[in-house]
Amino acid sequence: ENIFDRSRMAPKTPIKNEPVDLSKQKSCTPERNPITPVKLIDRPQPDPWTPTANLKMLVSAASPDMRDREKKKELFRPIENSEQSDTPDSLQYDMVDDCTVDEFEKQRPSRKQKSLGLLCQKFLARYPSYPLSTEKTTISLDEVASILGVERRRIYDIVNVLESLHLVSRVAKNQYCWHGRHNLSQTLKTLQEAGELQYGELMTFFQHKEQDLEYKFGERKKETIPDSQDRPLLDFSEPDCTSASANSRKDKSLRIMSQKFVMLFLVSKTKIVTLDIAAKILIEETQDTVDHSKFKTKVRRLYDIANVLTSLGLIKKVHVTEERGRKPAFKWIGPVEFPGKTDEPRGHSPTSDPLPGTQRGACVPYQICATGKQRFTRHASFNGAQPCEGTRRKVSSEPNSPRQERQDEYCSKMINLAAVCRQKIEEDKTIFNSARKPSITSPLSLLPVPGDSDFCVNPLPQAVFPVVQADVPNLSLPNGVNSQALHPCTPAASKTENGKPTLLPNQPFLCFPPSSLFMLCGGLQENNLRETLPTAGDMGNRSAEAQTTVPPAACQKRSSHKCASPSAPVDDEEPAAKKQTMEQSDVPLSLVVPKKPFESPKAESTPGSGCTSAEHLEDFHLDHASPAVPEAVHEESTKPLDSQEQEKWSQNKDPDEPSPGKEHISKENANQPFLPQYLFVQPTAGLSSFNFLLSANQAPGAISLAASQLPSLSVPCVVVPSAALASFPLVCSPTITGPLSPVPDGSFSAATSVNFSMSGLASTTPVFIGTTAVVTPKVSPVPSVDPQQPAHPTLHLSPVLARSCGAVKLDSPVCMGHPVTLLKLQQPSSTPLTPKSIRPAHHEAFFKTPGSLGDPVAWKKNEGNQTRNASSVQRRLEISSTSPD
DNA sequence: CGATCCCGCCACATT
DNA sequence: AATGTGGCGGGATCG
Repeated sequence: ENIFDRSRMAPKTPIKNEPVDLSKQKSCTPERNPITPVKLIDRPQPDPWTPTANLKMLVSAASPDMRDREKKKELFRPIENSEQSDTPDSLQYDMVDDCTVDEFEKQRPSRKQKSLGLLCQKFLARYPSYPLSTEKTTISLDEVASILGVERRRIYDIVNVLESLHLVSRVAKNQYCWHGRHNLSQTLKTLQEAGELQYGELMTFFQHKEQDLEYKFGERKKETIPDSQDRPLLDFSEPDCTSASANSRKDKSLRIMSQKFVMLFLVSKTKIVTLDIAAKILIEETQDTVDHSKFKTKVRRLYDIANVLTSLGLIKKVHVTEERGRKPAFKWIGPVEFPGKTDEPRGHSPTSDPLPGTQRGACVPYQICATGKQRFTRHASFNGAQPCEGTRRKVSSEPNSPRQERQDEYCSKMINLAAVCRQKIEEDKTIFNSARKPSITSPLSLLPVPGDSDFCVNPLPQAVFPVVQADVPNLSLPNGVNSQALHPCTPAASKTENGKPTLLPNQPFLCFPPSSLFMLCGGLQENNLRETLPTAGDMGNRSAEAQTTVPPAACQKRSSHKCASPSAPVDDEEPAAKKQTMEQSDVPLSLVVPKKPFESPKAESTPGSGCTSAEHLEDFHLDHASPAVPEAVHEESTKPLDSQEQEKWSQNKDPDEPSPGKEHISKENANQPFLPQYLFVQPTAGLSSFNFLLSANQAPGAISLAASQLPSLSVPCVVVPSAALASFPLVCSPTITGPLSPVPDGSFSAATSVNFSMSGLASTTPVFIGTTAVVTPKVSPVPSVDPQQPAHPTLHLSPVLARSCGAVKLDSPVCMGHPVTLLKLQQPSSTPLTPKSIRPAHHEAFFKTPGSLGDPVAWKKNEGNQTRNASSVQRRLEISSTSPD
């Protein structure tokens, strides 16, 4: 209250304090009057003064009392004067209105006045943004808390976030050192790099940054310390200050969350991150489902963090309107480029270094082979990844088991990510519109898991798709995978948007080593799509690769049409250029995808251009709403060629999609939904070991369209964590012809899923995904155009994939291979447990904190129940720290 | 009614 | 044991 009063006194600041303003303010003025504190102290009634106390008082007190007090306060106010001139709205009101008690009452308590954001501003106002190096500013939590008139607990909330950005560091109990923003850029850079590496692709896709981060952390620690404990927090350790070591214990989830949250922004193309997505990402746990409560808690925490970041002027609240409605989101308004940085990717940058070492081999760095997407961030990440590998290797050697665990985690994470991705995708669609360039892009990417050499993608020569189980693995893997795969991929990827990644070209399929995880993202590159179709050329590659069968046709179309539907034809023509463009756009994947794309607009607008999507997309954003119809129309128009096929696809849609097979419906769905829907098969599902996501949406032609449009969204992902699983190799054939066949949606999906599961069972059996679309037997009909190769028969998945791909947009060629990421997991026990069963074990490991490792119990503490639930974050942390394996 | 998010209990960590 | 930290989520307020 005092504060308020003061403010009131003050004068003036306009009432509202929006965060933005605040931020500005804060930086400027350092502290206000020092005096205040004293006064505070002096204050006659300590109790009352405390916010809480006051509130209570107010509440309890009858109105009369209240009034009196208020009056008093007023008196005080002037005296005290707040440090900050700004006053909260209410204050002003009070000023004006004062008179009425009631008003006062109301106002005072106003929640807004007590908001963490406001408090943070006040806090920040006390210290110079860029303190002289010479001066060391120490912050006493108690003092600040009393000065600001809040409980200490609140100060912790602020300080923890600031600490995550290295604006302050803890020097001792109750003592923090103020560093100011001198290192902010460095910190952000570090976070960005870390984010890219880790999330990198994923992120791009969807952001699953978090995982990566953790890993990173872990890695670092490992390097330095064996894991354990330390927490890494760090992260980043930034140079500066602080101690880095300091961290102690727990990871402070708030700090980590804060960092991760920031990373998401930095990695995001659009710089916009919706709360729900962030929350999902942050929730390790798996799955989506997971607790709803947990999700809520995460969101709450994110609000806390967001308020502080807002006060720092790094983000601002925005709303993304999606189909569903508008979602709360935050946009990064802080620095985007950091001096120097950028560099490359490879990681090697400082940041990278740290990362690499550690954990999972970093797990992650997933390398991507992906295709198109590659370009984006990935490049960097890519590179980075490799490096990481090196480091990883080291690590890997050691700890397999641990790794395994990690892998497991990864799996779970992947799953989560997948879920997140889906959502994101969806969101993206809706969301911004922003889809801008970036979004489009992402075709698929692969992330190989680091582990060791893991995955490789090799191109199989052909297509053989045989699903041969046993055989397959051999084949594909053989190559050397990583290096080869990766490298090639990259280039390839880059080249083609379409991409297919390297793999494709030669190889129709990608083989994954057993136990690997994959994420496939279908990029939707327009190009690809287009390419695919018509051009055979570009697309051709893929298709060719695949040998696919498939050329052309339908699949491509679909994809194309989505993206470019309008332009589709054109696309063909243009392919290269566009592709390039696409690529660019791609690059930036952002978490948030703009979904928008929708459709139609583009079509028209871009006549030839086709996909141009990015741009167009932006324009359209909105559209969700409108979209459907128009889109449909467009599509049709555009489609014509494909349309039939497409339609088929649409029909096929995945089960996920509700829609029955109708084209229209599907389309519609597609539109909005573009989202890539994925089919997620968790291990738990019973599938033996696979988890994967397929984009359902895509499948349908309609969808595909949409997908195409939305580049980003479209990407289908397939995750196969199998860490547990041990061995499933996957092969993807880029081309998918299959879709063509008019399989019922449900059927498809079902089939697909089934297939997978089957494969899973086989554990050993490799799965192939052929670029070329494989037609599923079921599908067989593929009447369509392509002759496709039947190769796939074996793999069911392929069909699915194919669809997705197709849907996705053919870019997919990419889909097939490129996009896919592999993560290797080594699993010690290859036992094929059910996924679920498996997980648990792993999880434990993961979760366990270093210290606790031994005891699972620890986790339990609070709630046995939760155990799982227990903050995933923590787990992550633990994991990272532990790394260890 | 959903979005925000304050408040403070309480567990865990540190002293 | 006292005190510092900070996870967490009930439930109030906002819009």
